[in-house]
Amino acid sequence: MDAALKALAEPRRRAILRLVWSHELPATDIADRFRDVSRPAISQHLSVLKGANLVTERRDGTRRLYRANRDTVAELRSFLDDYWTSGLERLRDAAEAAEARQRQRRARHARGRGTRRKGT
Amino acid sequence: MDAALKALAEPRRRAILRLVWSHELPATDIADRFRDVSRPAISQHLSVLKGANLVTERRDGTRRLYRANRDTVAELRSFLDDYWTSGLERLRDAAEAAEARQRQRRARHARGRGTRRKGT
DNA sequence: AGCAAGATTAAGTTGACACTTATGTAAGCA
DNA sequence: TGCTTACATAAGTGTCAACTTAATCTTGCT
Repeated sequence: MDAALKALAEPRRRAILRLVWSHELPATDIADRFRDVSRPAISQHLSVLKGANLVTERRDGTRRLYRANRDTVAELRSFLDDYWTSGLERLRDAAEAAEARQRQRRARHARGRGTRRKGT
Repeated sequence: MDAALKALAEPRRRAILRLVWSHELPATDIADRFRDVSRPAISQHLSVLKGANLVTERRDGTRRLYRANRDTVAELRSFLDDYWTSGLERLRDAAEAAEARQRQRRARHARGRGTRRKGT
């Protein structure tokens, strides 16, 4: 999921993914769509997308046909839905944050003798 | 939207955003949560998040309180829903892709006829 | 005024990454 | 077998971004 998010941060890769969203396409056809970039660049982008499981590759003779893997995008979407509000993780984080604050407060207190801290 | 995606590609920023998801937090408290990274690093991340409209900043005395801007995340989610299937853009892209393919085919054809040159 | 706390900005380093050209590899065909 | 097409990988380069430490700015307090 981390890889998918990172892969989609690149506009060019989003464009590629959209190109192969509704129908599979050979690498050449994809590259032809981007005249301002070399063919290997597209190949590398496709490799990243494949590594993030955002596209699948199928071989047919000398050609390689790419197609979007919609499931991964769906997963990414539900990740964005859940990540921030996921109960357990949020509780754990809150606890850790509180602990870190206390640790910090104690450290300051012990070290600096003249230091004062504000009330809540 | 582009900025938001790019901002969230960084795991640390996702963690920060989750920290301030349900309640605002002063920068120090946020930084204390990440012991392995310096305070300025967190400040810079916060700046990026603010630039992407993913958090809002409120000042209170010397402190700066941050809070997640959930609307932007919601927009990002619907962007992920629509981008690939958006009718007009998809049609436009398909047309351009077809055109590029034809251009390419013509070029190949000409070359095969004996003319050894590409592009205009 | 002068000092301390909270936080950002400045400046510099490093690693990742999007690109380039050049080279390699696999499949189809004369 | 050798050529051509379709594509990937290798190697190198420039840019950007995440981090560091040091310096600055702002506010509150006495």
